[in-house]
Amino acid sequence: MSDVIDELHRRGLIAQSTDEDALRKHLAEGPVAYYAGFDPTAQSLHVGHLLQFMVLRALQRAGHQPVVLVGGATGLIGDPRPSAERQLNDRSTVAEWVSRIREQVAPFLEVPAEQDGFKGPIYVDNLEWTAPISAIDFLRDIGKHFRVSQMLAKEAVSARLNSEAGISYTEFSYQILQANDFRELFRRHGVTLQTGGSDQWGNLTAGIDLVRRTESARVHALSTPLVTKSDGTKFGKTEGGAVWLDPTLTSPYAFFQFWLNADDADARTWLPFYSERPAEEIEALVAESYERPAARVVQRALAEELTRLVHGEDELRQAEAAGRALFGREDLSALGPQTLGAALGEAGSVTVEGEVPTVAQLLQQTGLVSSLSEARRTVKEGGAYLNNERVTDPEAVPGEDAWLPGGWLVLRRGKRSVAGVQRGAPAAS
RNA sequence: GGCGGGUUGCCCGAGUGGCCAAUGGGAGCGGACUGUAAAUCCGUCGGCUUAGCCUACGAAGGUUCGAAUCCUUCACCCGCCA
Repeated sequence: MSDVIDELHRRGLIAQSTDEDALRKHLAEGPVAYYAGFDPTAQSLHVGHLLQFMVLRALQRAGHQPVVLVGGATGLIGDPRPSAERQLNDRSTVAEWVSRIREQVAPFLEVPAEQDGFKGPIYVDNLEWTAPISAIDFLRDIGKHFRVSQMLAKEAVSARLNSEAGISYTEFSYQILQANDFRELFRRHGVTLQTGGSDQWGNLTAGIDLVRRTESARVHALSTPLVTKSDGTKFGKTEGGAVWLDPTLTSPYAFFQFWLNADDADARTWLPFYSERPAEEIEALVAESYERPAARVVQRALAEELTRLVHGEDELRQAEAAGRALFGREDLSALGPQTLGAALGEAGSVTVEGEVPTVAQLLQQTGLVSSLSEARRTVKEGGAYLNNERVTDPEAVPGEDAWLPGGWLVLRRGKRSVAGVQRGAPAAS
């Protein structure tokens, strides 16, 4: 069993850790049960959550026991954000999100049949033990172990106290609930390690303190660094908003393209985070990216590994093929209807029936632009293409000869945004 | 409680009766260069049935031929004094 802490360090996945020597020793002594929590703050997780899975997976490969917590209770309270108070979501909404996220998490820690040394994950929802606690129990059995001065000192809390927004008692209490989760998992499953993002450090240590005080046990925490971009903008956002893991919110094609379009500097820093290749291979890829930047080997590696991990091998193949078809230099009409249809299906498409709309209307209908004015502007700027040929008249209507095999039109805005238009009745839905 | 200042387009921020859909910067978008990168340069950047029209400068009303600009009331924010 190679030292998993070494691997995590090598990959840059450790921002902070409790006594590292002690943790290393603890992990070496045998399988350790460890957990990470995900709060249901949306119907899907997004790329920002992936890093947590990379850590969970590394520990799992090292033979430890993963426990995945979905925060059905904490999601109802809200982890304090630095900026402002969260809007509370309905209980039913949160319950719905819990089940969706629970489903979504499964593939990341699935145990391959041939890898019988791995331990499959245990799934828990903190609502199970949090909901039954009465206010009296909460204050006597849990609250008594927390010092307000320490709670105030946590960065998440102090930042908010010093801000105009202030903080509600509800969000102030969040750290207590998360600390109680750690204690509960320690009791139920012998969990002795919690991992999370660096913004969770205060919550992680709150749990460690509670377990030490009430269970007289020493438990550990590891936090991952914040993933950043070289241009200072937030990681994981595109024009369309967050990059979701749910294929109905962000198509596998868009997900693949997100990584493929990363800039060189970012891709090089991210590769070790997300790639499970051997260290030598990662170094070789990075070296090659300096030699031949145009090949984008690093971006490609990220896109391939992560699309495979999140969406599976089949979707990866299709996303790749779609990219090749749409960005390749081949004549579009040379592509078979199958390839074309699959590629455009991945990229996004609409169906038109009856009278054929103008190019401007099609641009809007496919969502490539948000208004007709923008469509006209785009055409005027020379940024609209029909079947890879620049369009000059926004009011032009695609002629009979424009339709490609399978009744397709390929509409493109700028260099990267592509959408398909299919003629005729919609495919059976 | 008193006095004063503010609220402008995605963000910052000019504009104090017509030349204002509103200077400038940032973000975004497009083009050129490239590698579906970065940087740079150029263009664009409310909507529509686009030589025109509609909606917009905190909200509502008013003055005026004409208001983001003047007046009244309301809401919120910020200073100074108590």
